[in-house]
Amino acid sequence: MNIKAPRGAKDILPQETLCWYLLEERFKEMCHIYNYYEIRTPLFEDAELFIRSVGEESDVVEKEMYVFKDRGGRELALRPEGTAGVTRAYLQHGMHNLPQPVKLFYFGPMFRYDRPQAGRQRQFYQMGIEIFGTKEPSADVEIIKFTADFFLGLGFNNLKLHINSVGCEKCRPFYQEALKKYADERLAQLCRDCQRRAQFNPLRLLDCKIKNCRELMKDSPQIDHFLCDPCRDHFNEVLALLEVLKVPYYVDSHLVRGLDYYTNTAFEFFSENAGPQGSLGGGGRYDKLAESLEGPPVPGVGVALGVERILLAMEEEGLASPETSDPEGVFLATGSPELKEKALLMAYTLRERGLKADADYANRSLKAQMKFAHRKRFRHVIILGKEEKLKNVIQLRDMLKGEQQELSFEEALNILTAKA
RNA sequence: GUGGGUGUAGCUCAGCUGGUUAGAGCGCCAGGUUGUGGCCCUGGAGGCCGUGGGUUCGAGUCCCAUCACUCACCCCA
Repeated sequence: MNIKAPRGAKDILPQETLCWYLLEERFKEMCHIYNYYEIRTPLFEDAELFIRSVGEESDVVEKEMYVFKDRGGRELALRPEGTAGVTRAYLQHGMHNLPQPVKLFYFGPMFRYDRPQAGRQRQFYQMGIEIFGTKEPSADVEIIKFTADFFLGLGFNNLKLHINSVGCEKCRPFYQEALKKYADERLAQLCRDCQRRAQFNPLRLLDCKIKNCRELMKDSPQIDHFLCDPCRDHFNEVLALLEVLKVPYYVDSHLVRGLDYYTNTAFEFFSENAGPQGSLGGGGRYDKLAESLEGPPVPGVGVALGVERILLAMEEEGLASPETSDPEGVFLATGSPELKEKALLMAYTLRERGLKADADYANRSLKAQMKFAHRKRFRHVIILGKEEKLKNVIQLRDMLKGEQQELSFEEALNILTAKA
């Protein structure tokens, strides 16, 4: 076959889905405990939504977004992230008229046209939570605490929480200006990318990975000297609450986030083992997002977690216990083809009782059926042959113990349902 | 978008400096007395040697292109 899964898109095979369940269930359970409700928004949206929220000049929109026209000529885009769509839905359905705050969670695929590598695909999954309608630092902290607990629950104990404040639309421009000025004075010594960053996105100067640039930027202006009073107070309160809750953090004045809508708090959880990027998830506050979508001013804060990266890191750290399931269920094997019908009826009866059951569909030899049952990890096999048919009994074989007894089907049914 | 590595059976790989019908292990299927799995043995199926060009009497093996995978960069989860 020549057709393969498209570049950057992966099949999640049956052997892997178990690990996915683990994550999903843990996440959803925590959402329930924290009183978040699930929202499912479309995988594609009006392209304008992302341009306005994520930012026209952000890389995500500029070069990574899947945009296309549908047959009606509408400009659509596959969602590159979750917050924009959730915010759109919040506004569209007038959730600002509900008791505030509104707490939502989502889980699903996102799409970015990027070059695949470890921990990065074109279709990838994110799960995230959002709190709309409150500016309180305690909301920021709840998001962070949730995330920290989520990771702890999975067994991670060496993640690093980096946190920073990127200011607001009032104070950030001053800082960007200062940064740009600082960089301009050293422009010749900076790498090509940084020279470009100095022009278009000074905040990005802070997280260049090249040593020389880092050295040069080490003594660059710090954001905390530029924060306006409300932003500073907010940030300090977030940090104070984190201490109360004993969530370890590291103030990283070089942490910036790629999406333009962030204000105030920005944070990210890092692992050594999440691939070269290291980030398992990140988030922050976005108090101007609703307004940029022409909605009422609705503050918000949230986090997005990268499912593949978390699984990758779990694997690296030996936390993704593949946990081969114990043998379970009943396989119906027959001694001759004319008994198939009876075996199928028995299988359906077992299923009605809630037991896992299956039968042979290939008219194979008894030996082959036994082998199949073994390979497929069935705990029991019911063997129905001509002799059994005459006596109106079956053989119930325990594949684990290698023991087998002759019983009526009813008796076997009772034993099996009692065990399950 | 930029740079490095790789591309041979379902999977993991071998195939030396180009030379006859392309191999192994695992897996799959079937047998190995009488209706019964696991161990062992035997047999079988399965390969446009990523794709397209080129060099050559002859290419899995050399060259070019292309696609895909992979690693890193930009950027992000």
